[in-house]
Amino acid sequence: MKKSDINSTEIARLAGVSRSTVSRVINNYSNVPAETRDKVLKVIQQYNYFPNVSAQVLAGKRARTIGLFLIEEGNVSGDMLTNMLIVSVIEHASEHGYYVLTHIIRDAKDTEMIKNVREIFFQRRIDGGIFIGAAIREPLIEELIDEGFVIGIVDQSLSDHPEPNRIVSQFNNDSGMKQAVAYLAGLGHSRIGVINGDMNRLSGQTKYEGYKTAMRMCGLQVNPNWVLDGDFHERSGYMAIQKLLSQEAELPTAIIAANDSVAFGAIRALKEHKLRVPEDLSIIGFDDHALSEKHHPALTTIRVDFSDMLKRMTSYLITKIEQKTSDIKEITIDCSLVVRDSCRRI
Amino acid sequence: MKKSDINSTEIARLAGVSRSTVSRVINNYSNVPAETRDKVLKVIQQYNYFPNVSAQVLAGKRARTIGLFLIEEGNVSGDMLTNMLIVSVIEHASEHGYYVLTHIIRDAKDTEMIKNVREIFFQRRIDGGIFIGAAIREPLIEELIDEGFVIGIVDQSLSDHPEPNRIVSQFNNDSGMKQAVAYLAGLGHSRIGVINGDMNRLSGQTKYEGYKTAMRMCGLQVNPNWVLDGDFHERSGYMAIQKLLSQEAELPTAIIAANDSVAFGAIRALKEHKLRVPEDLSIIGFDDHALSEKHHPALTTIRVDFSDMLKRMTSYLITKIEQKTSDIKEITIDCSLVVRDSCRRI
DNA sequence: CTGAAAGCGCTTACAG
DNA sequence: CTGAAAGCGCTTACAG
Repeated sequence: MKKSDINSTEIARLAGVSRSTVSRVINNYSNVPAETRDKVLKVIQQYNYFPNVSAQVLAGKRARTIGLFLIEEGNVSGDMLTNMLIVSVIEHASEHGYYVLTHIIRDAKDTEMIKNVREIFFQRRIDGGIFIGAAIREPLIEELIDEGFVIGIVDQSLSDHPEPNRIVSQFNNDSGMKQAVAYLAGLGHSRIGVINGDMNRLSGQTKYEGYKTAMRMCGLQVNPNWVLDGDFHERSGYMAIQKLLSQEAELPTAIIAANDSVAFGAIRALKEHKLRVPEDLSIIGFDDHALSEKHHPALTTIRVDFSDMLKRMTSYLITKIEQKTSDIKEITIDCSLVVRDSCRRI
Repeated sequence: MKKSDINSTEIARLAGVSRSTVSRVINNYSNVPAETRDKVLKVIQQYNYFPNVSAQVLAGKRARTIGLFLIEEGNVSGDMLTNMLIVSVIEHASEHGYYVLTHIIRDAKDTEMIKNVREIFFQRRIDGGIFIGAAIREPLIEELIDEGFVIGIVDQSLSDHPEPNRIVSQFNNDSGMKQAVAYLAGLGHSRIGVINGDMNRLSGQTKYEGYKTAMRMCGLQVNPNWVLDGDFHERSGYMAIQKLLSQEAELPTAIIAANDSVAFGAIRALKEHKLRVPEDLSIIGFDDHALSEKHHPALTTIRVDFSDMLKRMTSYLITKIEQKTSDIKEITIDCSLVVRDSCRRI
């Protein structure tokens, strides 16, 4: 008989006890004398027995699995940031004895996709889930929360009547933008533009709002020609600069990009037009992507700790799953300016 | 009642049939008349019912989940290659209706770790697993194969008596090395060194063997001073060059690195010593890492299609899980030279 | 074509 | 402290 075919009845027989007792030992019940416990444990060890998880779940235990849902319209494969997010969740879940089922959502509006995700929850494959990359108020997610599933959402704020099973997290983008604008203003810049992120995402909105507020606080004018559309991807930064240079208007002296990828794209476009960074134009990013340090020029940016965020998110999620605590959880992580070579004093 | 609390008894009652019939509809039995099927399906749709997967598995169905085990001693987080591997498996599994439970193994020798992995299989959480980054003949993996679990191993060859539940894949490193050496020889190089990968891994060995064979075929001498140790990580390439330059011996004119990360490290060390690539030394990598194209100088390398490999691995694994076919599967993927700027004619 | 029933491998009140 | 028994929600041979 393969070790993997052993079940609790067999263990009980070999240890000379009932299945109830085997179960009590496995689940660490206090009312089992040390002697009995040891005897059972020895057989379990010897036969390499692990209780069938489906049977355990069916009998009322938790699956000890959480879902990680990455909403990425483009190709996820290329980005090392994504990898860090996945690994963060897996490793921190593992510390709590949980496993992670990762799922990629190419299109959050696709009915087939929605059905798929719903299935994972309703089938009881997972005890809860974390969503990354969701738009503000995604119907699918709202439905899952209504159903009572424990859900963590990255880059989201709490609603007015927050449900006890909703956990949200975001960076303090407002503060990040203030640091960026203040830094540029300190270098003598007053013509500061911005390339926005995806405005369907909370961070897209809060970053833009933060930019406007910070400009006002520094007594600077926002020039509508310098507010450029983007979507957090490299290509959108490239396109934004193309558009900026094609319009005959005056150029800004500095631009803040919604994230580092966008900044990379912007710099690529500037290079093609023989504009140097920072000599002709200062650029500041957001995230502190792993590549930013190695970039030419090394990118000045607002650092953000994704790993810490995911760690806390994962930890809160599991706590909520296990204790069913009803205290609301909202995670906000601070950002900090990292000065490198992509901005100059004027 | 929450939708998520509905079960097959409830569906049966609402549709006016027995649970047996509900189950037959769900499992697409042919002996259910269209009318009955539609009636049941309508109720299932309406109540958003999904069968409890634990109950299904316990009753004998598959979990439709595969495990993905990444063995990485260092920090996985940084690498975009890892991300591509994870995403490849998830997406291809998804096409077959399978889910992926990803697990990171920091130390394949740690007993706690081993117990953890074993647990995932023995608990019947997954129907099979894929291992990436394993050493040649990892005891844990061999045990799992002995137990009858369906296992796919990347960078591994078939044993002499291959079990029907073992699937292996590797790149044609021999051919890759031949292309690299032949290309350099064609540029006039005869003093060609190598920085090896991890010799505990199959690819570490086959690459080195391929190098030696190719040198012989080109009528070139292997100078032991130019055979440098490494481990596939960037730092080892850096260290290898440091060591090479510290010894008073003659330098090679070209070096082949076990992979692109190693090549990056080597170039970094050369730069620190004011040696230019390719003017002073030609470097050729392996993998065609996403960063190689953007590197300065753009890296000449041997391209390898990880995505294709994982796609086929995932697909074979699932086929084997479902059909229990016993035909042996061994995947070998070809490599191709990509010429960029890191090698010069001499 | 369809239902009643056994069985999958656990957990946990219940009774002693 | 411990065992017998019910129950978790399915699937599937069996009988009709």
